[in-house]
This record gives sequence, structure tokens and C-alpha cells, in this order.
Amino acid sequence: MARPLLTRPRSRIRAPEIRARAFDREKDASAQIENLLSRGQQARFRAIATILDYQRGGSTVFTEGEDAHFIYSVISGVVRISRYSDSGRRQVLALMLPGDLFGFPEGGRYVNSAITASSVSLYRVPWQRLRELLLHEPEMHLNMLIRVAFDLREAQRRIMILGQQNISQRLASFLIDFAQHPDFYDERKHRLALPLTRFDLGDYLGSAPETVARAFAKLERLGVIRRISPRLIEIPSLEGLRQVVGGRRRAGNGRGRL
Amino acid sequence: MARPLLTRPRSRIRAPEIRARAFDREKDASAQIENLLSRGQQARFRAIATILDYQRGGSTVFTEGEDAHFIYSVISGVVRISRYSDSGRRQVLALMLPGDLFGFPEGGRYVNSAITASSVSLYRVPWQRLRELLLHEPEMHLNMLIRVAFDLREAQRRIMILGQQNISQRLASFLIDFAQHPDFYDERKHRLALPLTRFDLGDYLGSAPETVARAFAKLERLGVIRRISPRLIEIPSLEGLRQVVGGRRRAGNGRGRL
DNA sequence: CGTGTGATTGAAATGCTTCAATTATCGTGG
DNA sequence: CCACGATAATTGAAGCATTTCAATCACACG
Repeated sequence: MARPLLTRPRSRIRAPEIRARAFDREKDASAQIENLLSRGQQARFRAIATILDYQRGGSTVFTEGEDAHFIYSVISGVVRISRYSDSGRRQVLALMLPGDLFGFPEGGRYVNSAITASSVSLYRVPWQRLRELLLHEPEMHLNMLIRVAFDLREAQRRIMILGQQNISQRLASFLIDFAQHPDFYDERKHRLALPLTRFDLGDYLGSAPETVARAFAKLERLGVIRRISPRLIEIPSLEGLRQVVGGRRRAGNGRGRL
Repeated sequence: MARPLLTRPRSRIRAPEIRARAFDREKDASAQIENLLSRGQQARFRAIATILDYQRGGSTVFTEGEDAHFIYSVISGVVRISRYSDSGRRQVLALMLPGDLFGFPEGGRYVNSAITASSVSLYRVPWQRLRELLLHEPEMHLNMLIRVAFDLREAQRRIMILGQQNISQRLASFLIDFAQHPDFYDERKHRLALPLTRFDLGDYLGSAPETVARAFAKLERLGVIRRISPRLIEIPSLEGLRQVVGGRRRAGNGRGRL
């Protein structure tokens, strides 16, 4: 009935009856506005959009609690989506990259804050006009649903990472994800340009900036990355990072598996 | 510019310019199929639905990777939504309670597994027929979008909890959430009936079952809960649990904040 | 050439995981 | 209804991981 693991850990079977790759993220990364909408739809979307340019990182697009009037789509650059807990600590919930859509209102207000992490260009669309457009474009409407469902899946992936991986593994997962984006990863030189400080990265990975720095040091010690500068990382091969992610959360004595 | 905290932690301002309660979960808990759909819509939804009864916990509704043909809605009981990492470890992503909707397909397949955690009754609706229904009911369509957006927000809340809180705090957050549901919380007796084992709870909170047991012991030591039996918890007042959640992640020496 | 911020490293303390062993609970059959 | 067995839950102990505070280093910018 249950597919046995190499050894059965503890007293409980921890494998599903059927296994399949949950989903292929590299393929899914194409679920962007350009690919989601037909050419005609894109034109109608742009017709009601304004283009905004933010010269530098750290600019506020909107803040949690604010009245929500607009939806945004990233043209270029990176936007941090974050929320503050009651104790005042920030959590970076997601990073919006070119093609991503953000700013869905909840009860007329924004739930999260959006801050630029670099120089950024955005489409800005009035929510009301988009609503009207959706009424006449059921296909576009369905695409919106698919888009939100994609974000939900991404959030679930973050839950898995935060729930199961140690900091080095989380950092490795992050680097692998970012290396999928040609905007940041020079595939020829194997170099990844990070648009985040160690503080931001800490808030994204659920950890302290010092711990993130140590995780970088550890990955470098393992030989899977090299720090050209704090924000420019050389990745000889993504395979090394994948092996880090695949390992155990804790060193252990090696009995549990294999 | 920035609203100062009691003391400014570290060298970086960690508070937003505008603060507001992110959202009111107790209010949001009403975003269920009964409240989301009008009376007529409900009737049309039920017209294409089959009722399924699972006698006991541990039954598989569907498994990740399976071809997806149906959408489900919980009538009564609890369903665990989980996914397995490549290393074979399970993460419980969400718990579906009465009124919740689950089983959205991704590329024709289920991404997660759904297993009953108790005796459960479900509506089962063929995805194809629901699609047809949605085409003729744009309002229902919009409600679906709202429903998925709600799930996304819930997932983001989980990200915050996993990213910022220690195990006792996560457990306290979980107990507070569950105490909102009259199906499990006897408000008169202040008793909460848990539909999960320590294993399930560990996989939900991103921790080991032993650690969860210790967290229960700690909350009891703090006087905010009392274990009648392992699965039946007395909560004298939710306020105590809220204070646990509001505290620091780590003991510290009290210098950082006030 | 200072100055401030970001990044790194050190050291101590706390929290969590893991393995092991014991105890409690629940379902089932006698 | 009770006893039994299996599973769940708890507790102990050791070791590893992360946080925290502190100090130093690196770097960009004026």
C-alpha cells in the first residue's frame, strides 16, 4: 500500500501512496501577464494602465491598511511584498518580478505593503476599471483566477520551505529560484545579482541577517557558491545547491535515511 | 517619517509608515461557501454535487499527482491538505473545515493530497460541470476568485507564523484559530477538541511531535491551557494565549523592547 | 577622507531535533 | 466490562542550530 522509504522513519509512514513531482516551477514561472493574456487582451489591459517609474529602491508603492484603488504589474525591477506582525517584526511574503501582478484589495484595503527593492517600472491599473473590463472578458477573468491560484501555490511552496528546511537550505532554495530569472542571473558567467540586502533576505527567509551571512559562508565553504561581493554571487553549478536542499535538516548520525 | 517603536531595534527601522490591523480573521472566517453564495447559487451548486461520507479519519480523498476531476466542499469534519517534499517529509499545508473549498486542479492534476482527519462529509462537484456553471454565473465566478484570494491570505498568514514564531507561539496561534470554530470549541466549558495527533500537528507547525508535546507542556506550565486528555484542551481564557503569541521569539535579556 | 550603513565574525545562551525509554490512551476482542 | 496490544504521547539527555549582543570589517557616498 505505502511506497516504502529507504528505511521507515519512526513508527509512522511518512510517504504518500502515489508520488509525483508536485509541480515544475521552472515551467510555472511562465504564468505571467504576458503569457496569461492573449495579444488583444494585453492591449486592452495596457489601454487602462499608467506606467510608473521608481528611480530607486526603498520607495513605497502602497502600505498595508491603505485604501486600495490600483492593481500593479511589474515591467522591470523587483518589488518586496511584506507585512508587519503585531510585535513590529517584518516578514517579506513574496518578491514580485517582471510579469508578476500584485495589489489585490481585501475589503477595499491593501493587506500588505509593497516597497521597491531596486529601480522599478510598473503598470498601474485602476481596480474599478479592471473590474469593468473583466465583466466583458470572461476569459481574462478566468486568467485572473489562474493567476491568484498560482500565487497560492507559490505561498504553499514557501510554507514547505519555512516548515522543513534549515537556513542554508532556505538560502539555497532562494538562490535556485532567482537563478531562473535572466534579469538577475548571467547564465554565461554563472553570476547572480541579488536585489536584496542581508536584512531583507533575513526577513524573507524568516531569520536574522547575521544568520543569513553565516549561511552564505557555509554554502561557500561547501563549494556551491562564491561571493564576488556581498550582492554578487557566483554559482558554478545549480546542482550543488540542489543537493544542499535535498539533504537533512540537521546533521544527525545518518541512521534515519539510507 | 517612520513611526518609532518603543526602542529602535538594531540599526534598521522595522515599522511601516502606516499601521493598521492586517485583517480581522474572525470576520474573514465567514468567507465560506454558505456565505459566499446566494441562496439560489447554493441550490445550483448542490444540484451538480454528490455527497460523500467518510466514516473515519485517515481516508484518502485524493493524492498529489492524481488526475483532478472534482472540487470538494466540507460539510462536516476536518480534512488535512498536505504535500511531501522530495526528501519524503510531509508538510500539512492547511486544514479544511466546514464550509471550506478544496481540490483546485493545476494542469489537470492535484498538487496536494487530501486526507480525512476525522469522520467527514463532503460535497463533490465535477470540475467540468462547475466550469460550465461558472460561465453562466459571473457572480459565482467572482466569488470563486474571492475564495482563492482568501486562501492566499491564509497561506500568507501561515508564512508569517512559520517565519517569526517559536513553537509555543505557533501552537498558541493554532489553538486560537481553532477556538473560533464552534464545531471544536465548547465556549461554555472552555474546552477545545483537537482533530489532530501530535504527529499531524508537528507536520502542520513545522516541527517534531516531541517538540509539540513539550510546547503543550510549556503552555500548561504558563497556565494558559490545561490538558484534560491529549486531544481535549481546556483554555481558561484566549487572552493568555494571545499574550504568548505577542511575546518575543526568544527569551533574551529584555533589553531590545522596553 | 571621514561617516554611516551593510556585512561579517565571535561568543554565549537558548531553542529545537533526535534517539531512547517510559507512560498514557484508545480500540478491540475476549 | 475488563484486559490486552498497538499506537500515541510524554519525558530525558545529548548535540546541533539559531538567535542575540557585540565588535570589527568593507564599502559607497558625500
